Amino acid sequence: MTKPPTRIQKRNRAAILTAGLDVFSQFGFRGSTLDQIAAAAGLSKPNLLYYFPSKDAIYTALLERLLETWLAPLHQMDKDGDPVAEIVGYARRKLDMSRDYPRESRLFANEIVQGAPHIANHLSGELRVLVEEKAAIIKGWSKAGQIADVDPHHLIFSIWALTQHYADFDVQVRAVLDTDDPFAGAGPFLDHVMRSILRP
Amino acid sequence: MTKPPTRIQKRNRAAILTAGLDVFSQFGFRGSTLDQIAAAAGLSKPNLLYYFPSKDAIYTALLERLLETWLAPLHQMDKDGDPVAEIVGYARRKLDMSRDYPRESRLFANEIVQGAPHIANHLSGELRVLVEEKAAIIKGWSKAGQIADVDPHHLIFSIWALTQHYADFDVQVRAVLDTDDPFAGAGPFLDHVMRSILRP
DNA sequence: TCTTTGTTTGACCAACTGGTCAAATCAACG
DNA sequence: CGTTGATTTGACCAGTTGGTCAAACAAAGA
Repeated sequence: MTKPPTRIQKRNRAAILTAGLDVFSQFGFRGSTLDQIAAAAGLSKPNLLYYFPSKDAIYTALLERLLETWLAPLHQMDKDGDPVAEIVGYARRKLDMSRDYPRESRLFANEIVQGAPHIANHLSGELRVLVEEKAAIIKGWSKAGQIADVDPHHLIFSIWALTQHYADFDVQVRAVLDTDDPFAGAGPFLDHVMRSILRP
Repeated sequence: MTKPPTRIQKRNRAAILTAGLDVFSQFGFRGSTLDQIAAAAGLSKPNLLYYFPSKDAIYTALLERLLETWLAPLHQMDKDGDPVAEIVGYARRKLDMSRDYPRESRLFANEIVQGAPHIANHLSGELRVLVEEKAAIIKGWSKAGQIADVDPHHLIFSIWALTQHYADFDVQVRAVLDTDDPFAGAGPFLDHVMRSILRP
């Protein structure tokens, strides 16, 4: 018997989630306050709690909505495609996500570094299953001699690490680099890395 | 006219720093409380503040003491050594640090992900200078044809990313992997990656 | 218009936080 | 032992935090 959300509900819920993404990705869960989020969303704190029952609820809503977006690039990896192209393509899409959704990346980074207290079950659930499936595909390519014999799990980790690094450690990258666009150099480099390690 | 620290001072300061490392690396700066740290150090909160003037002081003391340890592996890279061996060796040492000092790695990760508010100056100072120096060496090796023509900055980033990933995203790695020791597979994989991308 | 339902807010609260302070306790040395 | 300085603590404080609530306010249909 849940009623359909009104226009105002849609607008305010969206505003809160956007504000939450901004704040949580910058300060982590405990480092963020409801006042900050409310201010960023242009609402009063009680009004914010009219739409979400608690701080935790906003945070987990964000994380769960994000998980699918985050796994999409890996889902796309096609066992019937060209092995190198599929893997390089995945890495490429992941790098694009770091460029286009750095806040989302940092939100995840914050959560995982601190032990993933809110999404531990998703990690050993959906994520694990998906990785297992794709790792098997990669293993098959290796055995068929289409790519080098690399450990598929560590290959996937390396793609995560190499791409998310640019979003998660953005300040460090920018402190070291002169460029105002670190991704300009990151793209070709990532391409080189992936092709090199996959060459049979 | 600063007096030498007593036995008790040494012990308690060390205990506080260890406790601080434990707590800060798990919850970040804002997510950690003095009570937590005091409890972990086996001291009362006022006693803790007898040795350090503030929460901030403990945190920055930790970070600065850590920075040198953290940069040591890169310092060791020798321009007169064998190029591939030097770079692979650096990556190896960095991976060892992630294995042996995961809390330190996470402390840094927490700080950097949240914009490095406490050590921004160190990043654009010491770190930047060191990276610049080593990048020049790597560039030289590339030009001499001793290694492939890779962007030295992104090469260094890739080593940071690939090694720290195992410490910083430990829960994720363990959720996906079956092994109880992710580093067992990480070592050989990292070796393969580095040698592949450096092959001229 | 009235009424019902959805929305917003000011005032408030209890728990927690970083930090202070005076007084108590301890250690060491003459 | 007594004294001096180092160490420890209970009580306390002001500011912040997540969250509540009744009352005020808007929207919209009858």
